[in-house]
Amino acid sequence: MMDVPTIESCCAPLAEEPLDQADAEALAAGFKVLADPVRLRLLSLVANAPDGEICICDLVEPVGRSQPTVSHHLSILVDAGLVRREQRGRWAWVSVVPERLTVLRDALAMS
Amino acid sequence: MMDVPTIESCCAPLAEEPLDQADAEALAAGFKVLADPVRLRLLSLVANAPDGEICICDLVEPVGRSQPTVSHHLSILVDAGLVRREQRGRWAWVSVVPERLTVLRDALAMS
DNA sequence: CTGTCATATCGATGTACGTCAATAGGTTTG
DNA sequence: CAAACCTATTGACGTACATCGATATGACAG
Repeated sequence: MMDVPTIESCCAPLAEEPLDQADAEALAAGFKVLADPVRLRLLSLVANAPDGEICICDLVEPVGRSQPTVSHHLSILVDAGLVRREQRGRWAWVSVVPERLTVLRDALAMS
Repeated sequence: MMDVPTIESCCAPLAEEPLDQADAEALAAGFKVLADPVRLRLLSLVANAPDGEICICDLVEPVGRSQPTVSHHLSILVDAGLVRREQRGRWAWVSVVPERLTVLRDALAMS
């Protein structure tokens, strides 16, 4: 849980000190995950779920993409640690991991 | 100043309401600009410049990419409105536009 | 055990983009 | 004007990735 190419707690704010190569790559990987409209919509749908979690089966239709495509994007969100996935019988439920978003958010702080 | 495919003041925070298609695309475009390590390093170099601005000529060597590549990435940052570019005789100076970063930052706020 | 449903994986396809060498455009200095 | 310099543009190349149809996996119901 420390050797993943994901962000744990990365980087001083952009304006605080120049990013080195490694930090820049970690951050860029994080933003790349957010750099897709389908993933952003999925993320916002999950974030707005009544109980903080939502069945994947209720995500396919709202985003207007095929089921394999939605599955693919959810995998990326999960691998990035932005979303948690829990299997419950036949269905899978997902919820947001807010701390990961916060890491990216904090990196954008100016001054 | 309202029809650019860039973010002016976009989108309630992710957790506040589901993103519609248009907002999701605008946001994704913004994050795509940040989804490259070279651009992030450029941004942090500019943000850390002594007087808030820096000559492009002083950016090529630190990021370790060719001059055309640096020029290309700077264009993308400028087009996205994240960076301001001012020509001064033979040199070009760049500075950060913090408001644009703030728009992206605010979209990531969780409840 | 058979069928139905939710989800993941595979394979294929088109497009976007990061990168550089070569070159062009423009500015300053001598 | 000529030489030196900073920056942008062009063209080419390889790779990454979003997308879908087809199919596999796995769980539950009858």
